Amino acid sequence: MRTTARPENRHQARLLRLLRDEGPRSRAELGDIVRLSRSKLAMELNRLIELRLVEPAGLAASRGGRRSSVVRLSPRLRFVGFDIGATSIDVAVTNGELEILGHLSEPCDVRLGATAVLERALELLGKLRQEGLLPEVHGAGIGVPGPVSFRDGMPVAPPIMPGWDRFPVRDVIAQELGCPVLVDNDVNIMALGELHGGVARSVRDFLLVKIGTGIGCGIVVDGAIYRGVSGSAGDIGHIRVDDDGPLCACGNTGCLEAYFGGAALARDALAAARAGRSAALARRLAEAGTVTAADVAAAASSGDPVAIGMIREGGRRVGQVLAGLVSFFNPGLIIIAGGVARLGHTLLAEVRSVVYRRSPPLATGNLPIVLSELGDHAGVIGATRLISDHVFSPA
Amino acid sequence: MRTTARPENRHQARLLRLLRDEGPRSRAELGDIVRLSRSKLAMELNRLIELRLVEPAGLAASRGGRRSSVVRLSPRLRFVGFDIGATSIDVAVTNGELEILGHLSEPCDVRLGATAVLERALELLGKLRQEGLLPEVHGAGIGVPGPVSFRDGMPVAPPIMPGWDRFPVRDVIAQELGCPVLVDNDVNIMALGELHGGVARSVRDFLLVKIGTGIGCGIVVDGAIYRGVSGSAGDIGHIRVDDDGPLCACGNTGCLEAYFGGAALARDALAAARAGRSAALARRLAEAGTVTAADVAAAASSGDPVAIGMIREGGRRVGQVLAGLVSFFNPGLIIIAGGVARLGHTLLAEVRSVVYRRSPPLATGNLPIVLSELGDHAGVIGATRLISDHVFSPA
DNA sequence: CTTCTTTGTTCTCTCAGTGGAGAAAGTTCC
DNA sequence: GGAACTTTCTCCACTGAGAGAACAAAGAAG
Repeated sequence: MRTTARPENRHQARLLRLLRDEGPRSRAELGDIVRLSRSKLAMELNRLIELRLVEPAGLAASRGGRRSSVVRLSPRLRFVGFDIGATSIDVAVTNGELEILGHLSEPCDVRLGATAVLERALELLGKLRQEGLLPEVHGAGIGVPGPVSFRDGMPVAPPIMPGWDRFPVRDVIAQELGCPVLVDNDVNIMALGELHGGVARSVRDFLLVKIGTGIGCGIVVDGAIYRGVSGSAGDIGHIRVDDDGPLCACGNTGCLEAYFGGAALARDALAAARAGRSAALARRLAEAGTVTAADVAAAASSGDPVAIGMIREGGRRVGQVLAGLVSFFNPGLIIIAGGVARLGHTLLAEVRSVVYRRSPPLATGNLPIVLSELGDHAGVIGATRLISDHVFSPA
Repeated sequence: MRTTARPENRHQARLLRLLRDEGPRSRAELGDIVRLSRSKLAMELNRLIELRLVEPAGLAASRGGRRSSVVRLSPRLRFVGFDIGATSIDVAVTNGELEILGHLSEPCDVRLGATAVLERALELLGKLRQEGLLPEVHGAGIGVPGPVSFRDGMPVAPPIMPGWDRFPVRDVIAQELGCPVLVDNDVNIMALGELHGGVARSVRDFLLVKIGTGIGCGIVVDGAIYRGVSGSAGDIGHIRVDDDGPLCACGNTGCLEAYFGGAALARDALAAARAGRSAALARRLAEAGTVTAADVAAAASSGDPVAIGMIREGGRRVGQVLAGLVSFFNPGLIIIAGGVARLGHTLLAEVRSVVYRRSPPLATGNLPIVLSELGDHAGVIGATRLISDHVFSPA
């Protein structure tokens, strides 16, 4: 497969990102935004058309003079986003504007190992390809549920992903697809997703907290992902919330994740079901032989008081940790995402209550705490945003 | 006073910063570093010499050919750093390389209000001026012990500084000195100090934790201060370390500062002295009628077991908070500074022990936790670094 | 003393980018 | 319908940043 076209300079890169984020625009509008002379602008746009990254899209309605000619990103452009979760795979194909054209999702245990999971992900992409969704792949982004060396494009020392440590995910997929590929933590790509097309569109510094099998936090500083010196920034699941709490898989006691991670929720739910404290959970246990975090979510939605109590308690713990992080980081927004976020306002109310009470007024004065807007799509959209930022930059 | 000269473009700014950080250099060396053609370099250097920001400094020894001509920052250049503490004022005058030429320090209660304190600070600067240390002031940086709106150059809602709220510190001092002035939080300028000439010289992302009257944290991301959306980032003194801890001045219970801030230490020391648990502290109480945090420090240095126990306990609490922040932020270095830091290794050992035990291995694998290298000078040097970064940038 | 090396200076060439002068294509008013 | 005005696009000459060659200056090595 031939190597995909890339912008030749910062002006071309800027124009591509503008067309990606704002959609088709007339040459005159572009000129007003990028502040280039009309001659220079025409030159760069014509070059982008030659490169087949951009194409003319007819004439706009007149605004009192000659009709302006509109350009848009080539409609053949495709980006691919993979969101590898602990228990699922999501694959999406987008156009250049990062609008989802096709999306497949299926359960898959990440513990099957890198080779098996990535093969399955590529099979899903193959289905989308058969639907004719992939005329040209210009790049792919991949999110994985654990620490990533972004530079090397591989997981490092992931706690829940046996067989993935230092597996060259980026290079293997790049080889397979013949296009640029980037790999990042799943929480980071969700944050990028919300930054691109979700609640965080106009915020420069914010946090995205994902509560799922694990608990993690994407950190955005000045519109870019902050990864820390060894790529483990945002790993808040093992922050201590209590001295003498339950034992965590990491070996310490009282970790946030040991209170409110997927495993902890399932553990508490099983106890409640066995003790007969919750009729809804006991019924699930009898039916399915076991209860999971998802059952707690379902029971809570249907009004089960014990399940609601568990969500409240968890929200309080998350709020305690976030209160500290708000004092420290003073973000402009906090987004709650992940499976548990479907619980919505019960959880949100508890988190808000603790954070607004425990953090300094200056930091909470203008701090929205909201649910993810993109939901299940945040990850895959963020993955395409990650790679498109890369592809739409000078080579 | 005429307005001070500023570089005219990014090349000149880069050259000035280089001469500031690396000292005098030959034109040939500068050319190698900034990667400009010799003609362009000569043009910019000559312009800087015309502006009296740079001057020739003779010829270097030959390296096998024509001797190269050395340039240096003008030795008449002066920056002023003010470090307003809760209980003290520090003023320093530096040359262009930010080397301290004169330094005065005196106790001063910040609660006297902005006008009185700043007047006193200017009097101290006047003494240094009388010693002939101020041929030309090119800029002044000011650190104050509370939240600052960096953009507006004034404190906002400071908890311990009555009479300072929204007082236009920057503009008042700029008017007085007739030069560019910037105001920032005292912890931020200490972090800049260590970044410029201390332990953090080669680190891009780090934290500086100051333990004094209050407890605060300077956050450096990619070599620049991170201030958060409302300028209150790093305000870690009121992070909760225990549910049922002592009441804090902020109204909550269990704040870090309520355990280990200056007031908390004095409170515990008084209790220990009254109860007769510590002979050293009881003696101080009898002599002076009261005991302070500084007395605890002195008693601990002289081996008093109760005082040492208090330091250990405090170190443990600080370590608990830092463990969470390390998980979240994954810094490359943590610097402990402030009055209590004089306690050195007792405190450090405790903090290290907790952080290394409670944070993920990936984040602590290569994380030095060290004492401030510049000590009392970190603040004033950081203040001059803050303003010199500003002055040595294109107008 | 000649030759080689390093440094500094002068001059010319290249190239990105600007801004003005048409040309094209439309609207509005009489 | 035509004149006058607008808006947009294209062509072209001009400007300024910067590179690089050529030359001059100053010292080292033989």
